[in-house]
Amino acid sequence: MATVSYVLNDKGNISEETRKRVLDVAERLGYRPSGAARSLKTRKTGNIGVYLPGFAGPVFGEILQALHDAVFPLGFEIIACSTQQSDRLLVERHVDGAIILNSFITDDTIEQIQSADYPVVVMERIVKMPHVSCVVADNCKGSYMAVKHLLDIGRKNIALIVGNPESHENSQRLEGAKKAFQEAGIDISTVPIVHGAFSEEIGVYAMTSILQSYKDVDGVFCFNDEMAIGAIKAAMRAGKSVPGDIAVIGFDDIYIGSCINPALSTIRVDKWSWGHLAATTLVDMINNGSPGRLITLPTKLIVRQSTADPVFGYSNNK
Amino acid sequence: MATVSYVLNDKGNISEETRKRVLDVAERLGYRPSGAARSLKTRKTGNIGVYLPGFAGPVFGEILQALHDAVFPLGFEIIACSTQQSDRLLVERHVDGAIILNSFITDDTIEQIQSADYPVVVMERIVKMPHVSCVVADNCKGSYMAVKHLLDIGRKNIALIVGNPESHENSQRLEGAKKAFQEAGIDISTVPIVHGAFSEEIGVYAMTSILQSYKDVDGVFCFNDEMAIGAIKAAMRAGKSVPGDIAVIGFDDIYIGSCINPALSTIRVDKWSWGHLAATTLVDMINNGSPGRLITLPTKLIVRQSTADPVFGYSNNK
DNA sequence: CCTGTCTAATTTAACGTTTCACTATTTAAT
DNA sequence: ATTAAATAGTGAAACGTTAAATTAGACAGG
Repeated sequence: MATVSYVLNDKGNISEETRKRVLDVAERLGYRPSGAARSLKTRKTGNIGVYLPGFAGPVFGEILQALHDAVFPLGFEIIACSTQQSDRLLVERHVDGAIILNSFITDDTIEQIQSADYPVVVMERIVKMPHVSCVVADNCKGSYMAVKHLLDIGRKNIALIVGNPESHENSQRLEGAKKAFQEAGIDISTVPIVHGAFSEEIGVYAMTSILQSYKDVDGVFCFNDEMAIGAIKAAMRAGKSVPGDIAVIGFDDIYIGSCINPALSTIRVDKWSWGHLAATTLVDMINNGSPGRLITLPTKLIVRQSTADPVFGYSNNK
Repeated sequence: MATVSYVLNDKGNISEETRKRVLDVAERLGYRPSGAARSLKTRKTGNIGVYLPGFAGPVFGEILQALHDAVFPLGFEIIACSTQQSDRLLVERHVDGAIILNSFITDDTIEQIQSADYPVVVMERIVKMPHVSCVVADNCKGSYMAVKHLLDIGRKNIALIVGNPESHENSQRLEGAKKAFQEAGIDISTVPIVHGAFSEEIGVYAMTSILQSYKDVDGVFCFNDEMAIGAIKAAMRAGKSVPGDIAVIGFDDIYIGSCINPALSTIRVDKWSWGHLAATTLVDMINNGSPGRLITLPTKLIVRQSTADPVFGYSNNK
């Protein structure tokens, strides 16, 4: 038994002859090691739990792909769990660590997981606990760039369509926007801020209400791309041209934003890097017991037609 | 030890008093059962392996969601694996069964998995093996409806943009289309068939070549929505109106198809039902040892603007 | 009072690996 | 020639559960 184990794991001292013999017999018998027994003994499962609010959103697919691609070659697999409540039978079994990209999961739950000695990586907010790393986009800087860009192309009356006020992302994005206004000498209290969730419908609704209440708005920064797409639709339906009358910029850089007409300007968060960083950080914590740390992911301004600056000759196609 | 086990699993005869006592101590000690040990003993993991070619596609997110939602309340979790090669360390550990929606995984591999007594559900082709169920869309009928619809709205010169020729989906869709042409008395050999893969770029390319080679084509059936979207883009870029000059219909009913302009007519495959059927079938095989069976999922014609029939007064918005 | 049934709790043997400790053999060093 | 070190292989305990078999009482029927 021991010899077989050593052969299969390339450990210990075994002659080339017996190694061959073991391998042959294993092959002939169709032997497959039991993951359960192995996990029991080694206290490793080779699984990573990923907690999302859902699979269908435009970002989650790309992130899952990045996580999987980073983790698979290292011998791990992904247990994906979508949940809108924090309470279910989370981790508790079969995983070596967890990646959380789900604001429905409370700090309390994370505390429980990490205090059971599971390393955790959180991707959408900042949590300070010993076994928890955070890999977050630089929302503040990104937001700053978005507002600055609208100002740079000469927009004077900018409105914000913000997201879920409880979310960490939202408050960071708000902070960055404020900073840009401040630097431009604009009193933040004069900026129309329409609250909403992060969905396309809310974007439609929010833009409609802006058009009614603030007739001179000529630039809108939406705190994510989905709302921005809704906002563009609403503006065009109301007979406004984008970016002619109103320039619109979003945040995240979801794929569909590049397809619509006018193509959406946005702040890019590179999903591949984000996922890879989160994954490798977690694996490092699992394998080497590294402590939690904070990693910030840079963001990048992507200028497309929805904020094309007529002055500098971007053409507004159609 | 046994008593604790019985309490935790609601089995055997235990007095209310000791049950309480056990539960209390467990709570106080923060006791968490070991999934590995439990799996070792019960030979169940509570995990289901899902094999996709990738996470990012427009269908996979919805399917994953449906699978997860169906399976989670039954006490299972999903191990998702995206792979473009068949050979990697597949199942082999930690799963009670597998769901395959990935043409990269060969019949040989499936044979191996099922012969190791893992039940398998295949979602994109038909495989006849004892432990394998197939849950497939009615591609043939759907395809038939698509062509029939183009004929019904008066299109005389229909072209096909087909997908990957090796795929089961493709051959079924081809068969259905042929049947519709046959019934209408059209010689299939006169129908332009452009080959390609299932991607948007190929759709662009295929439509461009159709416009060059077959000037009188007034209707195109693309074997999936992504190609159809590419085809519409290509047609419009070439100055054709859709559906005025060329009606276009796709297959699958991906979300984005309903957003584009003109909105894409298509054959709907309900992702929710598809996923739920696959999931419940697999769980039934796992729990009750049910044998493999074949389930066909109905498809449905969805008429939108890209095939709006001017005769019957559908308006082509702009 | 004996026997049988029922409930409650306990003992014990797995489940299939890994790994420490050990033996036996060979090779090297003095 | 003796000892030490390296190489190959084996035995057995342990990982944390479950479940079959067993024990110990309590209660009922004859």
